[in-house]
Amino acid sequence: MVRLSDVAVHAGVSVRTVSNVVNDFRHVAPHTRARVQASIDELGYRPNMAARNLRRGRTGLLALVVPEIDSPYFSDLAARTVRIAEDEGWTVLIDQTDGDPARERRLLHGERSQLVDGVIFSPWSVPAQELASRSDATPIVLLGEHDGAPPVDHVVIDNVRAAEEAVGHLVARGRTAIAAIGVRPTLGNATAHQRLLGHRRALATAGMEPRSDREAPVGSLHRAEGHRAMTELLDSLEPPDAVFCFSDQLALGALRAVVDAGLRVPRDVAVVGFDDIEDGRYAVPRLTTVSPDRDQIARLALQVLRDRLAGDDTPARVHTAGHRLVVRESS
Amino acid sequence: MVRLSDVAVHAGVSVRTVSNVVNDFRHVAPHTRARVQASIDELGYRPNMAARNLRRGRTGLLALVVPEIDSPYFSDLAARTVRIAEDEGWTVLIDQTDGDPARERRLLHGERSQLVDGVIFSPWSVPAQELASRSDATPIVLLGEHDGAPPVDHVVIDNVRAAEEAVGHLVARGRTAIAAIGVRPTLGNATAHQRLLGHRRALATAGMEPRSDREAPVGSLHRAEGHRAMTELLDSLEPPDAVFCFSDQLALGALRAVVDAGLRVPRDVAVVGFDDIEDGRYAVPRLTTVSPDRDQIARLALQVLRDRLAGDDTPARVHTAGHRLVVRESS
DNA sequence: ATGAAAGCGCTAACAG
DNA sequence: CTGTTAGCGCTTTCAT
Repeated sequence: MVRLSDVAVHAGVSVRTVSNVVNDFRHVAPHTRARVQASIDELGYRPNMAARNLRRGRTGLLALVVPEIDSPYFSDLAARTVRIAEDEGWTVLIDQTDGDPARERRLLHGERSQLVDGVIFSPWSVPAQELASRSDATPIVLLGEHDGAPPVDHVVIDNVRAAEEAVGHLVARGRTAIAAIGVRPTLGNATAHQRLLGHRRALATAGMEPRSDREAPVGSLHRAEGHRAMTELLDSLEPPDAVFCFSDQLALGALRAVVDAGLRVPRDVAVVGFDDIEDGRYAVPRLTTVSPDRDQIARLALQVLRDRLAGDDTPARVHTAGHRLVVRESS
Repeated sequence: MVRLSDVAVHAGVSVRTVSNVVNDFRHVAPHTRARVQASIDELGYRPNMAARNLRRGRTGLLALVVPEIDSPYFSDLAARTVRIAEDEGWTVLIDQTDGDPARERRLLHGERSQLVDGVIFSPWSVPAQELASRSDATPIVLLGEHDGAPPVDHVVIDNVRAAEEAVGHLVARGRTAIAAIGVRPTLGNATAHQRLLGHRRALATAGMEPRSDREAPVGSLHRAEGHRAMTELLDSLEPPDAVFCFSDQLALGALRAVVDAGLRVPRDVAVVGFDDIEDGRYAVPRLTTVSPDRDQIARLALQVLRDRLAGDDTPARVHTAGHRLVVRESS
């Protein structure tokens, strides 16, 4: 282990000067700088991050806490966040909770928060009130809506409007029996609820009656649940001629279920998803979906943390990122 | 900020005792422990990780460096690695390089390596020799084969054998014009080459001639490239009746290309992929693929790092994880 | 422009 | 079983 002082001795200067060179400060004579740099290279010096962090009181680390790294939506979001954060000098630490309340709490209140300067948190189970009341000083920004607009920074998309557009599109295509898949009654997270609201609103606008037997709950947002839910809908007395799924994964499962039932998409059943994951673009048929502006989501979240760390103590705000409906073959 | 000494004062004990409680050491009277714990809770004390890391000389962090977090294979591997590492008390920091040589080098030699105790590295561009000659003392384990068996720990699967099994399966199904998609001549990484080798070997075993016009190179492992490569193969004078793709993403792109050409899978063209990503299980038709044992890969990689950190200085070894051919509808 | 030295918060060797 | 204290490597105030 080569220390700063080793470099100083080797270069015949004080540690102060070496530190100045390492941190690229001004007020170092070009000649001195060159000599110090030569010593750094020769000795293979690398700053000890733990010592630097301790001294500076910052780590340069951000945590991105998501339910599942391996769901396409979150892995895509993570990739963008890491990329954008890197450009701003941050390192992102990705954690997964599986939506488990205990793990969400642990990451929220636990030791991890001492390791990072800020947290981008996508909660599933922990209710908004608890999020608002955390004692920790580490800035946090939430992804996704939470009922009651608590005093915590949020980055959201307009889920009600997006769902309304998606279902409105199915109405415009002449569908008259439109189901929804993805209701999640047990979650603290309000996203599914918002999409259900938009679904109902679009039906109402079209003069259609919302029917609870066409609002299918799911235990997860994965393909298997979409498949199961769609199969049940198709087995019902009045099967739907269109379905709006609250995630693309659910939609791809539903798509598969339609095929398994010997029917065709979109001829017999039109399918619309949500998230715009890559799989949907190459599915057979290609999936119509709502595409949230993920780059904007990542950028807004980082912006919030940067501002808070810079001392911004204005009241917490809700930042809304854009979205658009992408119509493809499945509808 | 509540410090260890604040808790000590509050509880009326020394910092040594508080530290003992925090780190769950023995030799603390139950009575004292309870009192200290009460103070910790009351004051909301959280250990300062930077200080702890500096003192201990370890950070408890591992880096998982992959080309793309958002490709299904790597995001799945990342999720497993994080989960398994967590059980062993590690925190995993995920980095992406986009396969870019400069970024791979930066993560390999740069300051990041001072932040973590060990590195799991899945290189694309940096050649094996360079990996072997890095000066850094941080233990590293590579994912994927590299020609020349350099003195660095590896975790691999038997790609030659796996590819041979996949293509052998197509032969057994009676296919006679079997193409390969996924050749990557420019990469330092030998994985694609190994799979090509297995492909050729299976053809040789079946008495078929390998044809370079049926070994399609790609610029990436994504769907779009699979689509493009398959379209070109189908447009050739003697289109194949089967294709072995070096990733499921390529295979799903190829699948789509077959459909776009007005043909059917597997009737006209059988398709086999590699990786066993979830999309493939719900594709239409479901994708036949080679499934690497990802849990074992993650476990072996962590095992290597744990051993190296514990002082194991035996020569670097190659650890081989299992795989199996999963036959589904596409073949 | 450079040097000397304090101290960030914690762990663990040493002492009792 | 508990207390005292040195020092991990770095940044930065103060002095020159």
